[in-house]
Formats: sequence, structure tokens, C-alpha cells
Amino acid sequence: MAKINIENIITGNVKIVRSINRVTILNVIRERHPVSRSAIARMTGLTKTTVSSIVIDLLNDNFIYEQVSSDLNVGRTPIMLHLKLEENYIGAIDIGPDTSIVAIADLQGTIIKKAFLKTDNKNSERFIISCIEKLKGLKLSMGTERLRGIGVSLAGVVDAPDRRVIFAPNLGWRDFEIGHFFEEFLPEDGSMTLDNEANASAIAELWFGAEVSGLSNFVFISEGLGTGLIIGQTLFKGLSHAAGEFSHMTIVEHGVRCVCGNLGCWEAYASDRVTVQRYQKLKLSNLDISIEEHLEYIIDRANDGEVEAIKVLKETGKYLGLGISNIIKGLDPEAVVLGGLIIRAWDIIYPEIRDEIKKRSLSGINQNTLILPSSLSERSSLIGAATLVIKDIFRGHRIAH
Amino acid sequence: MAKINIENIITGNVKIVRSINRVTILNVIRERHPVSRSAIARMTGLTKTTVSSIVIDLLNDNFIYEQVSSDLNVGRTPIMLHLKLEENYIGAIDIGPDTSIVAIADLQGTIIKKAFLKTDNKNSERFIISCIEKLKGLKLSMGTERLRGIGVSLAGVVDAPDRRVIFAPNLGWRDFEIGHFFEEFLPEDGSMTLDNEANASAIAELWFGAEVSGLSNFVFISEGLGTGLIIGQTLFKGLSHAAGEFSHMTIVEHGVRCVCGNLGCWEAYASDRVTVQRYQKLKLSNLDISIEEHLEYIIDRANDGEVEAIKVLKETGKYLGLGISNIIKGLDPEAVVLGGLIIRAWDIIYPEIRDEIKKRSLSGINQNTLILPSSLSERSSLIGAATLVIKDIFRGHRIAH
DNA sequence: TTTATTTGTCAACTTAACTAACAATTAACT
DNA sequence: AGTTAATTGTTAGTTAAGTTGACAAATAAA
Repeated sequence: MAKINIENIITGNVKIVRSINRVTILNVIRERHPVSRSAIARMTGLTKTTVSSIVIDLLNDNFIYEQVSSDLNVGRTPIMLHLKLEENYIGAIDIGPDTSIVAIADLQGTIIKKAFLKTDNKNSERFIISCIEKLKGLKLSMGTERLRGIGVSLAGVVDAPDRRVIFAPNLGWRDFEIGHFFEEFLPEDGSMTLDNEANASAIAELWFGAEVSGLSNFVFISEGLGTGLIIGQTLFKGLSHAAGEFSHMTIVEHGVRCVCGNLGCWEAYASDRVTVQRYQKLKLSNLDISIEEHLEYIIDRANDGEVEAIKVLKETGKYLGLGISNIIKGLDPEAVVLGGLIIRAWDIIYPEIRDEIKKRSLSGINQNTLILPSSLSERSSLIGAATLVIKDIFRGHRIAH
Repeated sequence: MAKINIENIITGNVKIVRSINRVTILNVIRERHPVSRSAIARMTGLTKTTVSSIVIDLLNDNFIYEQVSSDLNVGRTPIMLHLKLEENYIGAIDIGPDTSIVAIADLQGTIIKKAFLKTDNKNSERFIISCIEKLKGLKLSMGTERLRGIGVSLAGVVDAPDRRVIFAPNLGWRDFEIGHFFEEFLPEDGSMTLDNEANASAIAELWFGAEVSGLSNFVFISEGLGTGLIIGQTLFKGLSHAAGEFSHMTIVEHGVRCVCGNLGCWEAYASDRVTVQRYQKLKLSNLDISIEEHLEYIIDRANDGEVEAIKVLKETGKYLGLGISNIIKGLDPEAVVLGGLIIRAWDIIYPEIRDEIKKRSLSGINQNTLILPSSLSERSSLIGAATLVIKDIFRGHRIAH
């Protein structure tokens, strides 16, 4: 604070007040629609006059529409305002290690139409272009003229402002600029926003998760234990876009070697890969299928009651609990949300997680953090890709304390 | 985001614009004084007219004063604006386990006058009242009529908004409301702000630390490894005011038992207490002095070249590095700042910390986080106590993105 | 001595929120 | 059926605050 960053000073004027209040009203409509001008005024504390004036702007910009109310009450019938979903679609691209999804979503994060692609980790440029072609196809099939923006999520470290992939080990990509492809091939469809899978998923939960949407601070733990940190209702990225790599914190000083080179990383005890390895060792099996498919197999076996599968998953649960306990002590979040395949075994892992946290917790403190499985219906990183755009639409300047 | 918290909506109006710009200008004067109206306008982007108008308010409120410039340049001589330090003093009380300090500070965090007290952990009420008496004495001796506010810091878990000590094991305090004492006995001196020692220290570094002031995200690690997290230039507190308890994260799964009951906590490997214990074991000594005094003794021996002392401190450095490495992976902060007595052995511990972080880091990532000793001249929690008030004066509403 | 430059103020203008009154509409009460 | 109370949304006028552009004051350099 002492050293003021002159570049970052945002001063106030009447124009910015307008944009702040506009975003506020747009959000109220998004969240509470159908809603009348009068109700918005009550909720926000703005006057009816101000609300009416801003609503005219939003109608002109095609973000909302009016509809006469059906439920009658005492007093003049209100004109209800709705979010105009049909003319404000968003492109969403989720690039996974094996398969990718190209989709069109609405402003509420609902996936309207989607198509699957096999991920090509040989030629990154060709692959991005084929994603764009797929998206053009979806637009055509829906008769959508232009999108409000395009969101892209992928597993790896990315430089979001520069829309550049720094390092994506699973895809074999390194230092790959992807922003300009969208400007070149889809110039009509607003700007493209990029982020990694864990961050996108965390943002999807923040906006559309059943239990955690609207919380200030929570942690999303994705497949591979990559974490997305939501702090003060924003993604926390850190200095080198690497915040949230709790997966490589040391939990056993002289522990087993992790793929990252360090000894005793959390990931080396609780990841999907390690769970599969433990199961293979126990069953002396060696199925030639992907880790994802193998984990699914183990979960199915466990749900059928197989002792070895249950044992392996419980151990993973215990180590998940240990790492989550560390995160809770450090960040004291309102919730920890788990994603990935493993949550299909929630009934098996949750008691282990809970018990380990309890065993390791400071007495009387941090008792209130919720531990939840992701509640999103689609792959959370796909909804997250759409949400990257949605959050830019619904979040402009605001007044903070 | 999805669920809007109606209580938290801050809408814009012309009045709030004024308060935003007033705080901006006051901060520019604080940071760059002496500074002319014209220079402020250039720096902030506000018009000269607006700056002049707000400066009139600040002059009337006695926060600043005018002085004709001495250095002459082309053009009309500017009227320089200065922060008025003399009439805007702040009370600062830092309650330590053994000794406490009562002081008067200015708006720049400089301690003007201070007095020491032996901490009374028998009778908390009586002790607070004697602190207040001491502060009254300091005011009298300086001829200060009224303070702009009073800041209090102490080691323990506190509920800052309610100005209540939840649990302070070192002081033996539990569930102790201290706010009303100040309203009762010092009604003229503005409001009292409370926070714990690590948070206060972190805020002191944010405002007045030589290297870290003005950074967005950093971690302060205080005595006892309590950490204060600065995220987005604000203290991050968490759900139950317990964020930053990284000291109790597990770093050795089946490790030694910590005072908190858990096995393998970081604190059980890197705290001052453990450092002293390791030394005692190695030297088979058992001096009857406090941990603080004993650690000071060890550091003195080490600086004299004693092998055992150096060995013990190096081991502490290694474990500090291990824990810091975990924090860096999770939060990717711009800096980690260490406080407490241990930094007097910086030349011994720093290489160990650095090497351990390097050994355990992900290749190519998190290489840029600075590891620094606290640069504050006074006990950082004392400056922190003053800063709790200073930050309220210089931070009102602001526009965020 | 003149010119260019810089500082700080003034009057007029613009934007946007607020106030208060009011028309339109409806349910509930007499 | 008529009246009353309540609710919604609009209009005209007011207020606060930043902006624009002109200008006086003050100084160094030409």
C-alpha cells in the first residue's frame, strides 16, 4: 500500500457510477428473473427512477426482455424482466487429455449443444483449428449468428491474460499462443478467454454450483489434485499463474518420489493414478486401459462390494483428507469442493476424508468448512469454459470496501 | 456469484464517487508528499478542478497542510501539500506473551513514543485498563488532545469485527471482549481496532515494509509460525478467522506429536520452541530461561561459531524451507516475509531455506517468490497495531474490477 | 522585454442519481 | 358497485460532483 501503483488507480466519476449500477442490475435480473423494476429497486437500494433508466439501456442492448406478469397481486401489475438467453449464446471449448468437447452455452451456464473430438496432441495448431470448425458447425446448426464470446479450458499452466499455454504436460503443449486463432477464424464472436481446467472448474462452481455458488472463499480440487482457489469471489492466480498447486506439497518428509521429482508430494498418495497403481499391486492385475477407465472400473467394483477396491479407495480417501486438512488449516475456506471421477465413489471416500480431517484438526477451529462433491451436471471444466465468458459479461467495475 | 448477497450490494452514486476520489488523493499525498495539486491531477487522471475541490476538504479536516515550494522551476510556483503528522497521532498497543508495548505512532507508522509493561496474564481486565492508563500518560506527556484511533495486536485467535479475543493460549485469555473498555475510558480517541499479531505484522509489512509494501500477495510468517496472508492487498481471514494456520499443516505423516494433538505438524519441526529443545538435547543443557531468551542465546552462540548452535539453526532453516515450499506451491505469492527472533540468524538459516525450497520445487515454476526477513525497525506487531488504524483512515470505498 | 510554461481557480456544462408527485392498475373492504 | 389502500412505473425538477475551457498568476528561458 505504501507504494502506490499509479497505473492501477481507478478514480470515480458519474460515468463509472452508471456502469457499476448497470452491472448490479443485470446481475439481479440474472439471478432473480423474472423480476420487476420495483423489486430491483427494493433489493439494490437504488431508486425506481434509476432502475427504470438503466433497464431501458439493457433492453436496447438485447440482454433482457419484458413480459407482463401472470401472478396477480394487490397494486398495479408489474412488468417482469427476463434475461434474454436465446440471443446471447457463448462458445465453450474444454480440451481434455483424451477427448475434448466443443459446445454452445447460454448465460446461465446451461450447455445447449455439444460435440466431442478426439484430442490431437501431435499438432496443436491443427487441433485448435478443428475445434473452431466444429464450433462454426454448431453455430450453423442452431442458426446463431454471433456469440457473446468464447471460453477455453485445458489441463495445464496457462497465462490467461496473454491467452498462452505455458506448459500442458498431458497435451504435450509448451509455449503455445492460442488467442489469435480465434480472432482470425471467428472475428464476429467476441473475444476468447482462456484458463486452466482447475480454475475454470472453480469458477463454474462459484457461479453455478448448487451449494457453493456465491460463497466468498472456497477451494476446488480437480482431477489430478490441481486446485482452483476462489478468494473474495475471484480466482486467485498468484505470481506466476501457479497458485493452487497444493498437489505437490510435501506431506511425508522422506516419502515416495512424485512425478515432479520431489519426495512425499500429496499427489503421490492421493491421485487417481496412484489409486489405480495401488489396486493393480493388490490384485496383481495389469489391464491395458487408461487411468480414467481403470479408476472407473475400480469404483464399479467397489460399488459391487469388492473388498480390495473398497480398501484402495478408502486409502485414497484418507490421503485426500490429510491434504485437505492442510489446505483448511492454511486457508480456512468456507468449502472444499471435489471434482473428477473419484466423486462417483463419494459414499466410500467421504467418511475417510471427514475422519482424517477431524483427527488432524485443531480443536474447536476450522470445524465449519463444508466438504462437498461437485454438483455440476456436465464436466465442470466445460461449464467453466463458458463461465469464463459469462463472468466478464456480468462483472465490470464494482465498489469494494 | 450466482446467489447474490443482497446485503453486500454497494451501488454507486455521486456521494460515493467523492469519497472514493478523496481517499485516492489522500493516499497520493501520503505516499508522495510534498506534492502539488497539479501533480496529483496528473498522477490520478482527475482534473485540476476536482483535485482542488477535494484538497479544500482535506485541509478543513486537518489531514494536510500547505507550504510554498522551495525548489523553483519554470512556471508558477506550486503550493506543496504535506500530510499533517503532528495532529493525527494514533495509539498502538502490542500485547506479547511476556512484555507488552503501549505507544503513540504517526500516520506513517513511525513510533513517536513508547512504554513497556509486563504482561499480566492473570487478570485480563485489569491489564487492559492499565494499558489504557499508560496510553493516557503518553498522550499527556506529548500534549496530544485526541488520537485518530487505537490499534491493538496480540498473539491468539481474535474476532476482529467484534473486537473479541476468541482464544489466546499464551496469554491464557479465552472469549474476552475488549472493545468496550476503550469506548468507556478513551471515548475521545476514535475507535479501537483489534487483530492478532501475525495479521497485524502482515499489514505492517504491506504498508511499511521496505521490499514488500504495495505488493498484492505475500505471506508473513511470524514467531511461532503463525502466518498472515495478504491477498489482493488485503488481509485474508477465512471463514472462522483462522486462515494462515499453516503452522499445523502435516509435513510428516506419522511424525512427532505437536502441542495441538496432531502428528507431524510443521510447527513441531520448525518453531522456536523446537529449535531450543533440539539444542538442549544436543548440549544436554537445561537453562532456566524463557524460550525467547534461550533462542537469543543460541543465535549468539551460532554467530560466535559454535558448531552445535549452527547445526540446530540449520535444521530449523531446512524445515522452515520445507513448510515455506508448501506455502509457495499452494499460493504462489510474490514474497514470503519472516519475522520473529529467528531472523537474527538470517545468514545461517536463509541458505538452508533457499536450498530446501529449490530441492522441492516444481521445475520452472514458482522460482520468483522472494524470501525475505522483516525490514521493520520496531517489533512488527507494534507497527502493525498502529497500521490497523492507519489502513482504516486511508482505505475507504474504492473501485475494483 | 517577450515568450513559453506551469499552477491553480472560475464559470458554465454534463451526467446520473435522488426527491416527490402522480397516473395506472389491482385486491380488498364496505 | 363504489371506495380505499397498495403497488408499479413515469415525469419534472433538484442536487452533487466531475469535466471543459478560459484565464490570471507566477516563473525561467529566449
